[in-house]
Amino acid sequence: MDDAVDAILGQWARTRPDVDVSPMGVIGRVSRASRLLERGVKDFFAEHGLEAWEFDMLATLLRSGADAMCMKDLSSSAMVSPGALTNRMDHLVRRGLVHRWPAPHNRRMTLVALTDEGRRVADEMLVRHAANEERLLAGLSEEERGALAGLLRTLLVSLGDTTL
Amino acid sequence: MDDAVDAILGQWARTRPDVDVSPMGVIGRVSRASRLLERGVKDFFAEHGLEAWEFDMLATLLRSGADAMCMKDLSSSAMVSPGALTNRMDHLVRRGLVHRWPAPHNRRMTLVALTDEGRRVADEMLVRHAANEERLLAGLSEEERGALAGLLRTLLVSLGDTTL
DNA sequence: CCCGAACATTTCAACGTCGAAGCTTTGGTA
DNA sequence: TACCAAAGCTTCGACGTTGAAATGTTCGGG
Repeated sequence: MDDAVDAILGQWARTRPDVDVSPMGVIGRVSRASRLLERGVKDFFAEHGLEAWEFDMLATLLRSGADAMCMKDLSSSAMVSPGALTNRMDHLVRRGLVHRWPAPHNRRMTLVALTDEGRRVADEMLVRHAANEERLLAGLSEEERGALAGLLRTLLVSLGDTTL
Repeated sequence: MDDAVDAILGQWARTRPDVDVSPMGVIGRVSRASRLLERGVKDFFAEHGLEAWEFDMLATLLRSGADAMCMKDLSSSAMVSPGALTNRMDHLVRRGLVHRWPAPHNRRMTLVALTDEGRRVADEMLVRHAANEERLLAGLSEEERGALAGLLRTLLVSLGDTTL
């Protein structure tokens, strides 16, 4: 069965048979898969009255295991620019899901933590979110998922996505 | 060697050992790989005075093989909303890379085609772009690339990304 | 003890996207 | 012929992001 990327590669083969576009077979598919999966995740959260980025923030706080995080650590851990993070936290504070206050020992920093409500939502949605991602991967067997994760890990490491 | 996703999975294993978050090992990596590759592509085009989306549009026109395309077909072929496409074409017309005119036989439609300059830029950058993507995948062997593309195709087809 | 560099965060303007609404054209139908 | 729904494109407003400048804080060297 062909996918949409096969169609694109076929177009290139017809119009520019002299150019080797085989890398697009990999990069194009990574890009499209990311897009489709993201849509699947976003739609799922929308059904539960949550934005995907809202859960991202709650999950980042939850998985850190710490009682609170400063904005800078949150920013890098969630891969969000500092300016965007301020907006997002403003929003989550208004929704009552996180609590924000100046760090007592270093007034440069702002600390952020989940409220009881925020923790409840994060806990509950984590389980459902995992089930939804399971559903999105239903087309792959257990072995295939392992192989895919392994290949992507190799690629990511070669691109420098490590946690040194 | 661990990547950034292994670190995240490790955090979940410590804070919520009861939840099976293994699907994140796949989806998280697809997402991060897409992000890093996109960055690599964007930086490359920036070095050549081009936005990645500008090349996207030129390449879509080039690979179609047709003399011209209507906005609707361009919109779906390039995965860009109609509103955004109007903006992008305004921009490319100003840059002299594409030509736009009303369809003679059906005045609802607008046709778009590469100018000579646009075709020259697209041709030249296509070859360089392919070489850059080759470089981005340098961490994978030929066999690994094939396996990765195959697994992603399976996933994409299961998500409905076909061209029926 | 004071000054300047580095740091953490916020603010702000520019930009691009999406979805909806609006406009014009087309083709079918009575 | 007159109408009306659908198609194709553009315009518009709301929204979120980025990067840079601004604000306030801390720390080390002179």
